[in-house]
Amino acid sequence: MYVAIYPQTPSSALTSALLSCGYKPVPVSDVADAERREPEAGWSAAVVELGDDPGLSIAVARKLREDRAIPVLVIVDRTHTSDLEGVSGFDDFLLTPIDTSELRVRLGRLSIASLSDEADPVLRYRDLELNTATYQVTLGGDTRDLTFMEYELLRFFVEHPNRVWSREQILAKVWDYDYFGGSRTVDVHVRRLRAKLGEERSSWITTVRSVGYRFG
Amino acid sequence: MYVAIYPQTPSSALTSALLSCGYKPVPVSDVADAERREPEAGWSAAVVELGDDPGLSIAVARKLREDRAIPVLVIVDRTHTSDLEGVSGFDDFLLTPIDTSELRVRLGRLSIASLSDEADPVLRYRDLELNTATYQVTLGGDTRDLTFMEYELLRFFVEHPNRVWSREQILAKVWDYDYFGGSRTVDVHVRRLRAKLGEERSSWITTVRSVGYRFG
DNA sequence: CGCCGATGTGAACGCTGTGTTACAGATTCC
DNA sequence: GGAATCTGTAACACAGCGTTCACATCGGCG
Repeated sequence: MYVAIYPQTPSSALTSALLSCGYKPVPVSDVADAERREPEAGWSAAVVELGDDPGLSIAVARKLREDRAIPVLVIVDRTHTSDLEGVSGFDDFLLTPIDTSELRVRLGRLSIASLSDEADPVLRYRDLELNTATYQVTLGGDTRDLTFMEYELLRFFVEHPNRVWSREQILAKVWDYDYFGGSRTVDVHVRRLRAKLGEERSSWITTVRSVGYRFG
Repeated sequence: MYVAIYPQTPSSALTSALLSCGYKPVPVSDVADAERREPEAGWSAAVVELGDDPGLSIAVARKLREDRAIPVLVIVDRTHTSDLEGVSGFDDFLLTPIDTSELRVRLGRLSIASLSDEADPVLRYRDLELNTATYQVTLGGDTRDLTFMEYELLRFFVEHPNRVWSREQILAKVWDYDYFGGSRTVDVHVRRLRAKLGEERSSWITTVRSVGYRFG
């Protein structure tokens, strides 16, 4: 039961509370660090303390949650609760001073939620299967070799079907939030994806002229 | 912003905290009662206090959540937090004594979650449906292919029906504020739109001579 | 009834957006 | 260190679409 903690210098109250709940806290310096230190069994959750730079902490929380699919619990000082109003990017929060029983229950709820998500690591659309655990793709039973970017793009589409996404949105979600590439990049990858999907299924990705692309 | 409260005799602390957060608390005696008293705009959330009979309260919470799709916040005494361990059937919980800021944030998160689920991206007018998420148009169930500008114009009309718009206003709103094209452009697009709406429905767009057009 | 401005209609032109290909830098693998 | 693969960008061609024009039709008004 490993829990990633950000920032790297957690309060001792948090550390001891986690230990007494049966979790092993592992401080991480950023998202990439969390990826490197990820234990075999994966993170049960991530705990992010909102300190001097709430904006940065929330950004880290959001990346952990959305890119790495790690449930995030935010710790916030009771006098700064309103910092969280209208803010998204985390799954739950806890006020200081930390109540150990409350921490136990909240972390337990998060872990269960993430476990039930992991239950089936296979994304499906018609006869397409995307195994997010092995990064393999099968199409009507036949395996297809996709490159990393092709896979990421296809996963995005399968996870968010039946609506139009602009090139900018796709760049932000599939590439990176602060990626500044030309939007034609998306076109080319869509074309490569269509080619690998085959003539029959290439129409799964519809071009919506002067708007973007739609899957499904 | 109505909130259903169970059981029917809430603590005064809870009631006043809800009021100061801008919610209107409505005590309900059971699930059927919650259904009867449901306001026009629907429940923002339900708040369930865990009192003498936690099992019953949790059962009510689960029914509200699963059958009525109302987000449920459970209030539990700080000395009985462990009652919640491993228990499901609610969306979030809050410990007593109630911290008003915390209540505001937790209720806000619940309401947003339920709103984003309900958010309907479909504009309707009679048997016309404009799906703003997929950029698809259906007319009596049949999908119609509209070009980008046709779609934008139709959306403008559906969003602003029952009043006359001059060609200049339409150009400014649908094209661009600083667009300086001939106003006949609007005529042509209106014509194409009428053609695609079909003979029957083409009269939805009325020409108001020497003024402009009206939809609906 | 006849004139004139406003609008409907159809066609043509030119531009923007997209598909497609090619290529160069980056990265990985031997 | 070289080969092979992956990825981003540029260039080109084409199709779709928006705009404009020309002409037909309508509707009000004297």
